[in-house]
Amino acid sequence: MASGSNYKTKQREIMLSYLESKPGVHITAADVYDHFRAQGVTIGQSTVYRQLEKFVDEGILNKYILESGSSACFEYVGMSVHKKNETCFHCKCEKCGKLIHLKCEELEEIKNHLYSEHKFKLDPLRTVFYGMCDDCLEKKA
Amino acid sequence: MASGSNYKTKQREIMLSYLESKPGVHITAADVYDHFRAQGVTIGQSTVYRQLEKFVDEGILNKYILESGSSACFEYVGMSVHKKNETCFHCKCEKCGKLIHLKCEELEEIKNHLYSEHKFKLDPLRTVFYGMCDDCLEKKA
DNA sequence: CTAAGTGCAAAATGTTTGCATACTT
DNA sequence: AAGTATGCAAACATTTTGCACTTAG
Repeated sequence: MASGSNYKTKQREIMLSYLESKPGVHITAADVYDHFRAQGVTIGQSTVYRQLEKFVDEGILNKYILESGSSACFEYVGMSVHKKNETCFHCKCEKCGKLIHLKCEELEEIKNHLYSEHKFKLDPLRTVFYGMCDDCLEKKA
Repeated sequence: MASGSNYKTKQREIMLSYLESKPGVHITAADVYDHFRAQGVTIGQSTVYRQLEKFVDEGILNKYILESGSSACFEYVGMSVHKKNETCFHCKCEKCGKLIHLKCEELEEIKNHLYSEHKFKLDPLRTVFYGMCDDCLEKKA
């Protein structure tokens, strides 16, 4: 997971505290960049992208690809919403785009099943379940 | 699902038969374009993209976004590998990139559970399970 | 001092769009 | 004839890269 050493640069630190302040929120590279530029803080796009990837490697952030063409989303994992040993799943509605966080026994079982029967170690934090949500199902009917 | 009418154009037909000939294979827009250009068949990129999206709307293809930045993958569903009523799931290894097709009871149950308990209608064909495969787990150990 | 990180601008990707032309129905 | 699809090139959006400069350890 974590690769080489990390220098505690100003950019890394401010990005980290910004991300830590948003547990459970999905943030794009552009969000981070714009946030600091709006405050007059000088930070390069490349720095944002590079640090975000580092955080992902270190397990501090999770990265989600929700749509092709549009930006990747990052979410702070740390010690907050998705605590180390809690399995939280994401369900995304393909109609309205809403993202739902779910935590339940059955999903935990699937994870165990995939591991014991198919030798596939599921990484629930990186997995997005696509489908249609409550509201959109009703509207459709 | 299916939207307006579709004209049986030459491009649509050749794309369709190419895709039909590759059940269970993940194909990108570039694959399609290159395939025909290599044969000297004139087809525009925009035509490829537009027809692929149409096929998705019509339920003939499924679209997967496996990595940010890289191309979306399309897979023929029709009446082949993923038959209408069979639920097949995709597991992608984050290490080696391998894609595994799984079909099992437990996954079917999850689908039912998400619907009955969380009112979320899972679309398994669009969902990709991320994690680590057999081989990569062994190598790691 | 050295390795790592930064910012900028440019390049690379993947996808979409505008538009005149051509084809289906 | 009317509506839809095509091909091209240009436009877009997101992400990556080359490079000279700065900074952390």
